[in-house]
Amino acid sequence: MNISQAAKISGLTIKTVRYYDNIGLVAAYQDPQNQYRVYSKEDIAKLQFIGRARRFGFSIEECRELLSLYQDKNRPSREVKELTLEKLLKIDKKLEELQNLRNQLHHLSKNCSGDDRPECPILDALAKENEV
Amino acid sequence: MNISQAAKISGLTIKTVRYYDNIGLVAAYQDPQNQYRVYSKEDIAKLQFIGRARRFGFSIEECRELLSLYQDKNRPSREVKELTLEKLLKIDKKLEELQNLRNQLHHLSKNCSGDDRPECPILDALAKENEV
DNA sequence: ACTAAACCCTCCAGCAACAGTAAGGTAGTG
DNA sequence: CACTACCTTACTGTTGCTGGAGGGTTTAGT
Repeated sequence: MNISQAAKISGLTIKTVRYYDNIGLVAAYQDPQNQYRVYSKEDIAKLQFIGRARRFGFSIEECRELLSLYQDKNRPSREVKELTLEKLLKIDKKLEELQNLRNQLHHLSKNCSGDDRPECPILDALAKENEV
Repeated sequence: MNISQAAKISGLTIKTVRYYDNIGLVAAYQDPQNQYRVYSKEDIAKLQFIGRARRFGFSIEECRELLSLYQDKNRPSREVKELTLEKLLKIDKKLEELQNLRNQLHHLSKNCSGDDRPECPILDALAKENEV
């Protein structure tokens, strides 16, 4: 599979995929004849996984860690589990915070629905939140 | 309120707060005597709001848009509502995707719990997902 | 009144994670 | 055999900060 197909399926750009190869995050096999990168199914899976993680603020290095969980067979199982749980906790925190943001915006869209442009009270509400 | 207090309460770094002032996102009043920035309660509220939005991949320009929703009194209410709903949709998509990522990792942590380091099937699972 | 710590400022350099563009090689099609 | 659609490296540009130098200000202690 060439790079454009890999990019399309994984939902990343060609540039990004090439970048991930350069930094050794998802290293592609390179055809010695024409220097073209070749991607396997497993590579695509990794790219997709990374795409998801990246979209939620996990750094490249964290992605590298996450991937290594499933590749390094010599790693003790306990360590793997710990790291995974740690990331899970992080995700749960993100979920909660995102829900908060959603509620805030939702509340706003309800209160600011008229045509007369009433005062939107979000900043006041936030200011009050600070005092709590 | 000086910049270090503003940073602490809003959960941002001093550098970041200063940066937001520089680009005119949250412009602080500046004491003409000593050039110190002074932050009001409303400024803090904005900083907090931006902090949340930024943590979920909204760009600075989007944050600027969101803030302007509540400040530009001349903006027609319909336009405000549209923009808000658009952002809400984006957040909902993020929520769903984040939940997916969570499930994937959770599933993994369950299946990889022993001491014997069984094969963790996440990459296989992802590869299968591709075929769907 | 003096000094040291703990603030604040501006300005400039650098980093992460890409995106854009130039300059050029390659593969399949009429 | 030209044309189009790929691919390559290499270098520069962008966003959203972060760190550090160099220097002024405020506060707390002696």
